[in-house]
Amino acid sequence: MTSTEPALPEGTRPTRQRRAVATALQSFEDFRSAQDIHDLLRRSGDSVGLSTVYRTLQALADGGEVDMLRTDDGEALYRRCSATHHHHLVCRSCGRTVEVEGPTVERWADSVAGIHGFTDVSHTLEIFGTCPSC
Amino acid sequence: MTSTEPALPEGTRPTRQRRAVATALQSFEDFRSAQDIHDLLRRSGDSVGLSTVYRTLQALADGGEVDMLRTDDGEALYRRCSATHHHHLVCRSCGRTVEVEGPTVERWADSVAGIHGFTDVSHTLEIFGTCPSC
DNA sequence: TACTGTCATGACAATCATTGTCAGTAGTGT
DNA sequence: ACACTACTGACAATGATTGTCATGACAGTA
Repeated sequence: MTSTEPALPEGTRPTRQRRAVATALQSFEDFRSAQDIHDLLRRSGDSVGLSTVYRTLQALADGGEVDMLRTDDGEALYRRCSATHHHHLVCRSCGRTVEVEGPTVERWADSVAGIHGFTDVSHTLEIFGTCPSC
Repeated sequence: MTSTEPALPEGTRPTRQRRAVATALQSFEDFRSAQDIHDLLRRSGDSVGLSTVYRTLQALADGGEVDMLRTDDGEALYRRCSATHHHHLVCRSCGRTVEVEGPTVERWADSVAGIHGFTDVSHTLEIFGTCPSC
């Protein structure tokens, strides 16, 4: 695997902590909470303060370097992601995630919004199911 | 307008409180938080306990009588809805919401999930934009 | 190297939506 | 009227997330 680790935002300092969070994001494929990542770091010896983990994840999410989604009970989960616009197919049971693209959907969303006179359109879309191994 | 108010779940008692929540849901078109609805009821004189508001909204949401979505910061918002499967086009500025249907999208989501071997598929989709009046 | 202004960190406290508790209340059927 | 439950609501507890602020690390400069 040759995926690059999430790039730290422009104009910020590449500190040990930020690098540690970015690296940690490389170690899993599913969506994890900020607290999970904080634990992961603590266990791996690269401990980073909880506030810093939150701040870093938020910065990465704002920069489009990681994806964020919310569980049914509103908890935020993060995962590294590719740069292009995409959506997720998530296994309800094991959390395994596949990035999917859908030009059809993009067009549909824009067109529907347009019909109703909405401008500056964006959308969120997640697909859930049970993966083959579950 | 002849919309029916959200039906209370089967096997539950139609108490004053539940009726009050169901009625309150008729009084707005956008998505409101449980706390907003609690305030609304208090102001209208039909005060209902906060726990009860939460419980009732959850029951209605489980029964598909109201739609629930989450704000960026994870807060749950509720709105009465039609019975058929649909998605929302929400104004980022005023919150005005339009229910939209998209057979295309439904098919696409199922098919993409199928290709990856996922079963028991569901999805969430919201479209955001700025409405004509804003 | 020493200096300086600034950004970043992290322990801790605070916030706030949401959920749990449980004694008291109100439907429902007999 | 009675009994049996489900329902309610004041209040406490939870738990993710955010705010605070003294301390530490960086980068550029002289």
